[in-house]
Amino acid sequence: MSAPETQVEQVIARLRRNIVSARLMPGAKLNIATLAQEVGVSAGAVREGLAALQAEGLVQAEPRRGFRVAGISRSDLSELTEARVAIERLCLEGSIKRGGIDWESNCRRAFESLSEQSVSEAAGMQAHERFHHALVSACGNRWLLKMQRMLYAQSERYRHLSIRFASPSRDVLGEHGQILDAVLSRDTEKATTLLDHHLRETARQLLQTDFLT
Amino acid sequence: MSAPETQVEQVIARLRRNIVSARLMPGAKLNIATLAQEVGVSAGAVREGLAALQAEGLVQAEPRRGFRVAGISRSDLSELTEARVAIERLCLEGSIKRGGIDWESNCRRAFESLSEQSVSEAAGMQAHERFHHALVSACGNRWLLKMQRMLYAQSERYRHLSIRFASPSRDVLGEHGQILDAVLSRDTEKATTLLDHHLRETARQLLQTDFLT
DNA sequence: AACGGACAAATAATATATTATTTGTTCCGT
DNA sequence: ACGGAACAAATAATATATTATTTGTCCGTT
Repeated sequence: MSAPETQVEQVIARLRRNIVSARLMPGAKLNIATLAQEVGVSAGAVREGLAALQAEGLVQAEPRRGFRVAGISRSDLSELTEARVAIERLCLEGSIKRGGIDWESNCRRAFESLSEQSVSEAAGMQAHERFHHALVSACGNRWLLKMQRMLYAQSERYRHLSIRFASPSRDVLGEHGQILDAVLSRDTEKATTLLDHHLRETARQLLQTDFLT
Repeated sequence: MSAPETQVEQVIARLRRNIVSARLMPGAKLNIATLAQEVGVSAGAVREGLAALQAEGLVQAEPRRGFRVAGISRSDLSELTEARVAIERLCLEGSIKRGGIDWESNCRRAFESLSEQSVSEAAGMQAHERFHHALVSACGNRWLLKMQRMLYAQSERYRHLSIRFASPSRDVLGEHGQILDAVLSRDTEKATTLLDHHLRETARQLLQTDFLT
């Protein structure tokens, strides 16, 4: 009743967190024995988790050579961004069409906790994810949502990597607020345009930094 | 140099094949020990494979209760189809824009082997996948392609399931041919419209059958 | 000194053993 | 006869042990 969380899920959650937050750098070797000891589980559980993360695209396996954190590149970021723009636009359109009063208030609350984000690093990251997920969550298509989540995680990784080099020069909170306003007034065209711009602009800034070889 | 295929990859490939081809029915229990014995590998390898397939959405894990083949439903098929229409349209647009002469001939050859499909069941399935993949393969976005593959596998599962109840009453080969013609004449609008119709029509027919509860 | 091969250490991959949880069955009480 | 506790069998989950491959280092040869 309390914690039905299996060991593998722990491994996956922890590794995903560490990869997305860029505590584990791209290309870093993922030593199975070390990870097992760190998390306090068996090697088998770690391998199982790594296999799942590989399917998500956060980890790469080189046969007989073990696992590494997935690499990054400019072209990957570009493709990722365009894919995310496409998917998230679809989701947002669907959400605006189908979302009810509960969805609206959910978006509102998510934005509020985003406004008070400076509390802690981890909380801010969580609030950001919550907001973006709230926006699209009412689209009614589980497959699109699954992909949205995957792409979001990938994007976040790039964003966290860049934070180590330069903070955003834009009014990101303002952009989020604009999107929320458009969403709440059910202006699909405006909302999707703003979201597209938000995603592309973030990527554009990252592409300008030089943390990518 | 010859076969660097690891055991886990074998497990994944085999299980995916059996699930997609509907030899393993939705909801079927996946006994780890049995599978391990069948494939001739250790239980660990099987668990690792199952974890990967879970991330792909072909397998569901119930903590402490093992694994099952992912379930199906009318709503899932609908959502799946709409997601696939959206993604595959994007990919096709990109392919038509970027694809070169090599891509064209690749599509042509894939269609030819599709025409001679009646050879064997397995060969026909492979040809079908090859054709659909050839169409979108030049889109230049690895993320979209990754998703296209995922959704294609899911769709195929529904299609194979339905084959046990009724064969398609349409001229499917003709539809494929029309798509190819539109693609080769670089008529993006026509090609995407035909592809959308092709995917939706297939789903519509499946929804009419009663293999879905 | 540079290259190459052989040995040794590390570690990924696999197999087996152990433990814990679930599920099915039997048997008792009402 | 029905319901439920108690036991037993099955099996998922985990831990440990073994094997095979890779990687790094040292030494000998040219």
